[in-house]
Amino acid sequence: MSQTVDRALSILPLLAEGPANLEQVAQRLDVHKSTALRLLRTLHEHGIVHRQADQRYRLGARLFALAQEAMENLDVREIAHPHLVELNAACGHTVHLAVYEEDEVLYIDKVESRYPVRMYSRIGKPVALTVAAVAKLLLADLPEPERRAVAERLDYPRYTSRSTPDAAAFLAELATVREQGWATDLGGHEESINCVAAPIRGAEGRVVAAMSVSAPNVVVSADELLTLLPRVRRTAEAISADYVGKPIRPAERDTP
Amino acid sequence: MSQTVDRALSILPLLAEGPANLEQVAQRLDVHKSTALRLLRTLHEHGIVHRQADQRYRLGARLFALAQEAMENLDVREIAHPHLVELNAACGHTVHLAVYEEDEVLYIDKVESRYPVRMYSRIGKPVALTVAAVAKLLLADLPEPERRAVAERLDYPRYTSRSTPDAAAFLAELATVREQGWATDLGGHEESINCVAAPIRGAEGRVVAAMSVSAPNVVVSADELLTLLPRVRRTAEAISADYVGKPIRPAERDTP
DNA sequence: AATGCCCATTGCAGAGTATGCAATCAGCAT
DNA sequence: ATGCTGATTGCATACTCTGCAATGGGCATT
Repeated sequence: MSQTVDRALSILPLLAEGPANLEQVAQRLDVHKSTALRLLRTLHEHGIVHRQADQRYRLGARLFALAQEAMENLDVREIAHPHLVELNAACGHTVHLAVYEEDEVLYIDKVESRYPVRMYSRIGKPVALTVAAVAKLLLADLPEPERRAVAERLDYPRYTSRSTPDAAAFLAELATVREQGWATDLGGHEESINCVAAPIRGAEGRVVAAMSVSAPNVVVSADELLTLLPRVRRTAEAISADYVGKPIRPAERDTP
Repeated sequence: MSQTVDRALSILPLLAEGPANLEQVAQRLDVHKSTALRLLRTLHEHGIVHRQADQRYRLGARLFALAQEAMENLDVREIAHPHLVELNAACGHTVHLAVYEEDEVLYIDKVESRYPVRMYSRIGKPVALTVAAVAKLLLADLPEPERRAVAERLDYPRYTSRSTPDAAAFLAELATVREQGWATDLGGHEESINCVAAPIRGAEGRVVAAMSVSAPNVVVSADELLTLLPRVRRTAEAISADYVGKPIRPAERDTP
């Protein structure tokens, strides 16, 4: 809609790949160097990009700070956190909280396992949509046409032999998940890691987030992990109750 | 430098505070609503902002993903990580890695303590500049005039009775730190938490990052933590050696 | 030390884009 | 139904951005 801003923003994913110099940026944007320079300067003034010693540009600190601040302000996260901690205290495994947003599912909170062998994941990291238990729950709740559309345009990487192979299988899985109100990922992403997940519902029953417990085979078998399901579901329901109960809207900020 | 981009970027910190509607954004930017709308639309198209059910805007998923990707691509982080893990395995405490960038110090990696009582921190979170051990190391290495300038313009919040009180004290502390090549924070940020930190140096001896080990009093006393100093310094030196040895510059991307 | 190359940077005039206005539309509460 | 609040659109104007070409700075080579 706005050409200038559009161009400026296009620089970001480009720099996310790694540092780049002025000419590289100009070429990738298909604009004159002087144009790219002005855009980069503006981004720089805002701390969004950083200029390193060799004059190349990369993404800047403020971007991290922004992402961080925004994450900390998410209502669900704040409400869910104590419940996640409690669940972790009870079972000891890694607990995740995730939300869906325009074709991406991402972890917004995490409580680390107390066991030495842990699952690798990181807050803010986009989740493997086609296999993750939390992704299934979040996508299963989309309105039918959109769900189908998303399923069609996804890739189905074969992380393991048990990864969801294609759109048809995925839609079928989503139907099941939607029906039963919980989901699992049994070695579909990492051969040796299993997850069980449950949905967190907002006011009108829409799934606003999903939480999961993950553990590697070497710690507990899939069967053992499944025995935690009732507990996970109860936690998710408790969070849902809190969430609809007090949609803490921290006093509308008004402008003087 | 570019008005339009400047305005668009000014929206981000505003939204980081929490969701806002069109009018609020327009007012804060001091532009017409239609202008704000177009800017928000552009940001939206790029996934930088997200529009929630109540039509208000907030920061979007792509922002998190970008911050994440950028972080993962930092050379130092990649090189340092295995060393941090090793140190954590040896001592069990929380290990942090931090860098300085334009008036901010932020954690770019972390290995969690194995003890149940842990320090709160989060990757990407800006660090308390005036007290954190890693911040002291990073700031101590700035060229004299800049170091002074930064010290002067900082605030000196009294987190605890042992927080650095003012610019003079801070500059003195930085001189010491610079001299001795390591730093501590003994209850200067959180009364009950101590840290010891060591610098990671790049090619010309410049401090490019800093790492620290942190532990609460209830786990180990400050004195006990200090016994880890040689080990921390050795780890930092090992990372430095790796870093100058192979400044992995992942093959310049060229544009077709 | 001098030269040449590469890349960043700047001034400027033209072109195109962003802006603000005012009107319209949509949703919600009265 | 009616009136409010807030989002959205079309359009002419003015201003901002753009690309060019020239300048400048840093670095390696001779």
